[in-house]
Amino acid sequence: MRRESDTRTKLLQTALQLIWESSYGSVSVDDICNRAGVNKGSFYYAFKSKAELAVAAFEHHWNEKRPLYDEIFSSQVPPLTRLENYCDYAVRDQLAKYEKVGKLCGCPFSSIGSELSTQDEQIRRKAQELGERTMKYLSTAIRDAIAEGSIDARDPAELAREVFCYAKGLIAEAKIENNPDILKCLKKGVFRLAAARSMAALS
Amino acid sequence: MRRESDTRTKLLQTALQLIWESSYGSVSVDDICNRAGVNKGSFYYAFKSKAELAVAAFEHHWNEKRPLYDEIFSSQVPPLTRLENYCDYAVRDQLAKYEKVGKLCGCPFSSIGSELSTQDEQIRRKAQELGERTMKYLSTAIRDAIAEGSIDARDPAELAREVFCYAKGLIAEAKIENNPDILKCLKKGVFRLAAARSMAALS
DNA sequence: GTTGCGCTTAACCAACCAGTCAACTAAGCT
DNA sequence: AGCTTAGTTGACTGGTTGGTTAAGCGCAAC
Repeated sequence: MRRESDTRTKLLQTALQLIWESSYGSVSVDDICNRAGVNKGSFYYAFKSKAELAVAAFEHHWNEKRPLYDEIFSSQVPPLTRLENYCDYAVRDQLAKYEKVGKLCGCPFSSIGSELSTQDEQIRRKAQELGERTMKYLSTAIRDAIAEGSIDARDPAELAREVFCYAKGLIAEAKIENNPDILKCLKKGVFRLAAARSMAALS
Repeated sequence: MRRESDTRTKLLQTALQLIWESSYGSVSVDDICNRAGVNKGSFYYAFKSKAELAVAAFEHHWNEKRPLYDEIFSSQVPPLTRLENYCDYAVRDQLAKYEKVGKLCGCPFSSIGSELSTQDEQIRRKAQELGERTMKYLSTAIRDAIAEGSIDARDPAELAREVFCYAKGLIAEAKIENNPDILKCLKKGVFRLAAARSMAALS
């Protein structure tokens, strides 16, 4: 390797950005190449197909965010605070993108997953996998909350899925209404679902 | 008018079906025409554009379902039963499609809304409108439930949005995981959110 | 200094895309 | 019968699509 090829990275980032801001179907390989300043040939040297690029971009984006998630969901943080920080981060992330792009773009994993999971098994599987990773963080936090008595629930994994789906659904709705205000009730709904004993009033 | 033109209707139904089963971006006007047995020219005689067809197909599908929604959310039905029947219907609808197509297709309004609301303002607006109509049903049911004392909440519209988003998110997740079992906790989550005093245990 | 190789370049392809159009058909009206 | 007009037909356009390819570049090892 003569250079450790930033081509690949540039393509991953550009792809995620463009697809996040519009959709997989409406972004072409040419669009991605042009924006990334990379030639078509290099694209297909780095990736087998457009779909493979999408999968890799998913994974790449997750890996970039992972340290932050690890911090948010650290065992050092009280479990309800983890949930709260997670909600706050999700909202902040959406608002940042909203101000940069002028549109509410939603969660890229969820949008692309929704768009393509009936068509491309590869992408479906990756979207599922990333969802499961997030639910793992949530499960652990909820389990810890139950242990300390601040949440009363039988099945932490199930509650985690409910919380996760609610969050995804709300963010998707905010995207559809293109209205950041909707994000305001993310935390409220999460804590209502979790039926948290304390801190629910606070949010 | 020489025949009351079933062309338009055939296009509306075919479009919704194809787009529901894959996505807006992956279904071409030719696909829709071929499947509907209609010529390209007739398509563009009936609709100005592909996007306009999609919007009309949304509206058409809603109108077809409306009598059923009116029945489910009838004031003659106890409010919590309305919510329950709504959940049951949503699940039944998904399972029916699943068995027909072999894939979990999700909610068409939500999928297409997610896919296109950053690109096509026309479609975004229609997706938003249809969501608001559904939330209207939910708001009324929740308001009635509060009135009879079976739900305790301050803001019925807000709770309706939370329920709606949760349902949409769960169905989207079921699509992404392509797993009908996930739908099982729809009712449970809805009633947990609503913190219903009775009937919550039952589901 | 030349050979080997990771990577880039730009031209190229067939299939496909949304959308157009002039010619045509047949039902309704007088 | 003859005219009008709503609706149909399918060939066509020009641009775009995802993907290919042969030639070339420049660094590293020998």
